[in-house]
Amino acid sequence: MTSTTYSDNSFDSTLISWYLKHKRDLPWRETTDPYKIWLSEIILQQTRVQQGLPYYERFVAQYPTVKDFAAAPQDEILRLWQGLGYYSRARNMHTTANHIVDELGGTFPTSYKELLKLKGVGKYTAAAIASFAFKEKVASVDGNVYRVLSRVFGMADDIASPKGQQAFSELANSLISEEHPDLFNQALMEFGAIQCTPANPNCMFCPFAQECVARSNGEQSSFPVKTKKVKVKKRFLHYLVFEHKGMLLMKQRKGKDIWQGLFDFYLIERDKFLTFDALISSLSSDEIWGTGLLETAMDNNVKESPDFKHILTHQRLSVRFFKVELPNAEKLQELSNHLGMSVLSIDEVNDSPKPILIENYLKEYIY
DNA sequence: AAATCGTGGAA
DNA sequence: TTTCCAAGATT
Repeated sequence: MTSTTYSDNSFDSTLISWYLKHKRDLPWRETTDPYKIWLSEIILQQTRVQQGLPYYERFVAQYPTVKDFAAAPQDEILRLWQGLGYYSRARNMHTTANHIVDELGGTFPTSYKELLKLKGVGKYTAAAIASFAFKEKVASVDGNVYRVLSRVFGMADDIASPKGQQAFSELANSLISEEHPDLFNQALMEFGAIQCTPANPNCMFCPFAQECVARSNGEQSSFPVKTKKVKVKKRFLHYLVFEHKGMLLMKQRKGKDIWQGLFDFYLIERDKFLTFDALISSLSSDEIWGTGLLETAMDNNVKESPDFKHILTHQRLSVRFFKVELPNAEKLQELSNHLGMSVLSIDEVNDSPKPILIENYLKEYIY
């Protein structure tokens, strides 16, 4: 185990001095409103500042208080969230906002321990809110912190394991500033974000260069240690886009698969790409809808899109769209009933939360 | 404990 | 192209 003593408590003051000189001006650093801090922290989970910033601005403008957030329809929140990914964050936020309004009198919990009970709020986020909004002395340990501490102190613990995470948490909490835990947490993350970066860290002007274990061995790129590897699953999706005069058939995704709560089209998944005819022939009995509809599809204008590739962290999607133009509104309604889908106008489609893949298809071939 | 859950940017 | 991964949480 690496010694966590850092010559007379100078780590925190050195770090904070660096921070005050180099920090970026970010809107969530201008407030101590726990609602806005919560909002920013959830948005920034696994998300770069540059990507999350415009979303934060839009959410604050649309929902100035947790009460406004709670009162909003979930679809509206998901639509605002569209493009950020990890949509459970938005769903959990809605649940938590309503919990705070209905059960906690509209007031956020004020301690790390209580914040941790909120849905979607884990150790990192609870510590961030507790320190930024309430000055609680608890270290927020994110990916930046793992990187900085592992390098400076030569911590080789695997950050993918709970045991390793605990070790880093203990180290961070041993270093945290007594007077300014909020600044300390901000500073450690900011240091990792713009100075002690994953690739090409700026060791030339690093205030910890002299004592950095990783640098002394020239092994900055070996830290932090992470063993976990994600295996990528390949999937082949075929979408049937039933359309008539600008009206589209869509369905809100449910269950445990990707994109829960978002809208897409009639989906047929196979273990490989199929042509339209082969696809129709492959339909099983429970996939076959009302009589005559297959023929309708076959007989009418079917426009096949070029193939789309869509990459998720753990899935590689190959996607093919077939736009089926139906002859009249009655057919569309009939299909809607059989498939349990909704008939949406272009405006309604636009207002519905959708995966980026679907949005890209719509922009290119429908709108 | 290991899998799952998005998207976009950079090396 | 491939790979990594970014202010993680949940199951």
